[in-house]
Amino acid sequence: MKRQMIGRRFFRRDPLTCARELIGAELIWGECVGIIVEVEAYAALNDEAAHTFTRPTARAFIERNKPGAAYIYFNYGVHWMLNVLVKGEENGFVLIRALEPRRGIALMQKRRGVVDARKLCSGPGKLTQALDITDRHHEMDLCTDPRHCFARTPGTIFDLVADKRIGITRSADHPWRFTLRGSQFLSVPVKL
DNA sequence: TTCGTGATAGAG
DNA sequence: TCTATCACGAAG
Repeated sequence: MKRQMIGRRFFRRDPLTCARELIGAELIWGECVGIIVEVEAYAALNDEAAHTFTRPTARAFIERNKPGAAYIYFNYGVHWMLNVLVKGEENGFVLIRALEPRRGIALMQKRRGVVDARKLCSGPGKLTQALDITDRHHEMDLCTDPRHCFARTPGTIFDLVADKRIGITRSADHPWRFTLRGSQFLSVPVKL
């Protein structure tokens, strides 16, 4: 079976399901391609760590956009964060946290100023720098443009690990971080 | 372990 | 206007 672009229907479900199924999928961004090895799910309701809990603009974003839209924001005065809107059975976001670089590696190395492949996209701030993702991509539809989308081979099953989300203080106990088991490209190693 | 950096939102 | 806070990363 051939690799296919992930369509809008995929994102019309709930954040946990989408997060799990994005592990092992490809993120295609211009010249660059990486395998998604780490994500986190955020729920629009009852999740104190999600932007929707404190930020009216995040709630307005959900109203205004279709499932599969890019939600990008600037954090700590330094880093861009890439999220995908999930809107359907339950609303929320999936934060893309780490990639295993596959194509366009020379370009990623140049943008990052780093050669080691394990350090190119091993963190949410790193991968946006490696792929040159900024606020100009905010609200972009990631379900129509084959140069900015997700892709996977239907029917493929990956071995996942679920554990706690990283770097948050509220609602910190949910096991809503998902990683590809054994991956060497994670932002933070899975706690044993 | 520390520190930088800037957008956001709520309080004053 | 001022301030707290933040889904991070690099250096030391």
